[in-house]
Amino acid sequence: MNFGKGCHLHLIDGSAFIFRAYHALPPLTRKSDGLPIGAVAGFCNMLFRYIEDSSGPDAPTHAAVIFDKGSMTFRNEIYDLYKANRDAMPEELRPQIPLTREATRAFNIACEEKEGYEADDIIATLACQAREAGGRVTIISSDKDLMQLVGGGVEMLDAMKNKRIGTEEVEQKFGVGPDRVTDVQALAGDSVDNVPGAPGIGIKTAALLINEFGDLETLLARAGEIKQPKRRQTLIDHAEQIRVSKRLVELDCDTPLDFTLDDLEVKDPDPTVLLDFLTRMEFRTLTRRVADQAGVEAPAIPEAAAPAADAATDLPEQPPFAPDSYTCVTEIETLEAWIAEIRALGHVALDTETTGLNDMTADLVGISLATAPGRACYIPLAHKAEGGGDGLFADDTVAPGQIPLQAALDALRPVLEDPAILKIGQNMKYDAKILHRYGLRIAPIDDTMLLSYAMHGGLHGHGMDQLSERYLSHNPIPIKELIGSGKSQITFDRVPIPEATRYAAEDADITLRLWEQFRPALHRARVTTVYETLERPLIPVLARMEMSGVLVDRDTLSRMSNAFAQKMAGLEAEIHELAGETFNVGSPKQLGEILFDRMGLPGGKKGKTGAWSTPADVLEDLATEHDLPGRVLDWRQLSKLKSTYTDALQTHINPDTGRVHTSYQQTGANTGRLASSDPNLQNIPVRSEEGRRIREAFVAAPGKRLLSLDYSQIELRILAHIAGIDTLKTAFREGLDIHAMTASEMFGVEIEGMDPMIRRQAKAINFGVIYGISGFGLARNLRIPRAEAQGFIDRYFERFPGIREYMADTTAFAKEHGYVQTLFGRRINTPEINAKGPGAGFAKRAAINAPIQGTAADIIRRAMIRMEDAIADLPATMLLQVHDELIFEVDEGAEDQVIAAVREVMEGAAHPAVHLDVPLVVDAGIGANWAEAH
DNA sequence: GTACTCACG
DNA sequence: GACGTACGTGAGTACG
Repeated sequence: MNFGKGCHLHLIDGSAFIFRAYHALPPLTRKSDGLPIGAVAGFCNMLFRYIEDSSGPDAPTHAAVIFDKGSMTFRNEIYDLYKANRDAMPEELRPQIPLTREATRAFNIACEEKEGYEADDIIATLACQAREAGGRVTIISSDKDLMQLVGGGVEMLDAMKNKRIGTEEVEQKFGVGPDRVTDVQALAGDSVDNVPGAPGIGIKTAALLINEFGDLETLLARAGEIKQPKRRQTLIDHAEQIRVSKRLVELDCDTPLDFTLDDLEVKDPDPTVLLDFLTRMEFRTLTRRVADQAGVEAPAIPEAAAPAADAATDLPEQPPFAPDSYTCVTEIETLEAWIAEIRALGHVALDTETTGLNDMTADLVGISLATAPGRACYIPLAHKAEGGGDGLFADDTVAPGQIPLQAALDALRPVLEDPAILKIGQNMKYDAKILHRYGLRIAPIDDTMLLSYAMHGGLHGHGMDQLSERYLSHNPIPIKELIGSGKSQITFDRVPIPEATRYAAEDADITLRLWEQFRPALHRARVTTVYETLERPLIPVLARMEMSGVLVDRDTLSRMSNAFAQKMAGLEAEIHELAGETFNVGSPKQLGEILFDRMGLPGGKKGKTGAWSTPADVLEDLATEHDLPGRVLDWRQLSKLKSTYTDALQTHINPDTGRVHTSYQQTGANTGRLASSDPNLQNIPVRSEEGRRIREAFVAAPGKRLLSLDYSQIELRILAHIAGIDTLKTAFREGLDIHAMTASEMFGVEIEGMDPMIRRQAKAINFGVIYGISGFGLARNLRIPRAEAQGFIDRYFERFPGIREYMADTTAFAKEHGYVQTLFGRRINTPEINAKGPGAGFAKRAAINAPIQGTAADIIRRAMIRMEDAIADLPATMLLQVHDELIFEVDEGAEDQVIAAVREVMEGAAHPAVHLDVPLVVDAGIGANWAEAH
């Protein structure tokens, strides 16, 4: 039926339904897997009741449920703070959103949304169209923002109170008719949507003014005539802000839609489809009611076999580990049977076996799969024949009884690349990179290591052996039993296939069992959002960065290395001369004996092994007494640069790519930071002039340039936000020199012409605060007496009492809950926080630092995850991350464009989940090498 | 394998 | 009142 006169359109505000349902119901979870489902349950109940209620003579001929989509709309372009004070969506609600769309379709009601538009705009557009076509409209919502639409055949219905809202009710609420509602809203503003309005003016006053002057523009034009002086001034001062507010509250009746009213015709639900959905959700009561109504038998919902468990003790009976029960897949037909099983199941645990630990060079040897606890197989693909010997004279013929590698991969490809089949692994970045080299783009993936990290960060490590022991009470077969260790170690392709099967299939089995336990526990630990937004999407980003690698110039390193060696030899001779004997300069023990035992210099301390300790700060103090310690310090610096950087880096240049491919550990740091290894590219020297030159060896490929963009003072900014320090926030907003500002606040000196020494001290305090400051630590850092340092700290806290409160609040929270949190909900467990003894201080400072360092880490993770899309059309590649810095390789000529795009992503990375009170500022540099770019 | 030292944010 | 401390990492070398 074409929409027209006599037709009646119902428009349901879907998002309002969801939030009502979410808040109205306790946190229900689906029995079988613990998925939070309360909002979906409430939503379905509301839809069901709505359908029941809306039958009869006034029944709608057309209906649709309208949803919001995307958190950024055109209103954010008008006013960037629009809805900025909204809390982030609760993490247990997030996974339910797509299910509410599915529910709507299951009820056979049209389900509409549009990226970049609010549901209100779509509702407005449809209501206008229906009105023009001569039909009637009922908007099922009580949202006051929709009241401007009322009139001319458009009504609202508050489904909860079952109350109709017509022109009269709108006038009651706003004191004006629907056509002037936006004028009143523009003046009164709205704290919920963060519409500014005119300060000090509420709905009452606004209505008064509009009724007096007729409309908003007339009012603003004639504001000078208002009698009350304060009110008059407010309107004159804030005219522009009021006009912006008006644009924010006005709904868009011209939303471009790719459907028409005719598409929204009411249809009866198909009982089969609806019941299928409801049983999948395990809604028992609703399933029965729907079945009764349709006159069919209610489908059975299996009683939950596996009550979701928190601890191993609650786990359902698990089959024991039986290594001999695993299948070794040697025929393509057997493999096809496993593939069919995986398809039916929808997920699979998977593990790859390779010839080494380096995923850039190791070759695939076999793949193991698991579909249920105790049910796993191993597919050997590249095992070498037995008895062929090893080492130099190894026999490289392949072992018999293996499916040809390419045939196996071709068979697996449709499963591994199927977006509907979840691939579960432990440290999947490794497996994904290996399979990538064989042309497989494995997705989507879930990772037990990251699940553990999101839940248990700070409690223990997240290696498979550790997790298996802790959560499955099972010690896996050690890899050493198969490949040995040390010099006689062999590669996995030389392990006999039966043994390899026991080991490899067990790994997949363990991974699957861990996943079955961790997945539902994630919701209960309230870290689903952390896992889904900060962990899982980062895997492919890191994988691509690692595979890109960075170009390192071997000749530059080699030349530097030679220069360092020469200088060191000279220093070594001088040191021996000064010492009067030759000894190993690199041995702190021998050096300590010379300095403290033989020469009798003061200040020596012994470590726990009884050997002398000779760290740099002690040698610096001694340098005033004798020439030798200074020479040793110079030697040490060169030795470090040579061994760790100029020499070791060369060995990491990949012969195939000519580039250096680091590996990022996503679970490397408890705070959420990444760690880099093999080689560590997050500690390349920069602080000393000599060390910084190492960065000259990190170069852009011909025709390209390196870009470096880093967050300025991100941790201090976060501290200012979290602790709510207004002075600091203002200083950051005004772009002041924050350390000079601190010094000025503390010591009462002018920022202009400040003694650099004073600023340096303030800077040390600012850093100390982030670390959980102590008099001792600050004293040592600044080399001042402890009492003086304590005096600084006291004065600092006096000036910034909010910081002391933050520290006290954070430790109290940690003591009560056993964890602390970042602004994005990342949890850092603090098991030692209630310990007694020296560990207590450590744990306390770590707890103070973790939310700050962790929030910064979350922010750059968010930036990295969004970066790929942001620069997809630009000739740029993201190569490295160094905690607050990202390095890119860019085609010459595109630098400015890329910087603009990257900066926008980085500076806005906290949005929309968190709205910081301080701006994030990103500095950028360009160069032929990293030294120039930084 | 552990301790020490030092490179980075 | 004493004690021991800056937060988070990875890597190379010496040494038992």
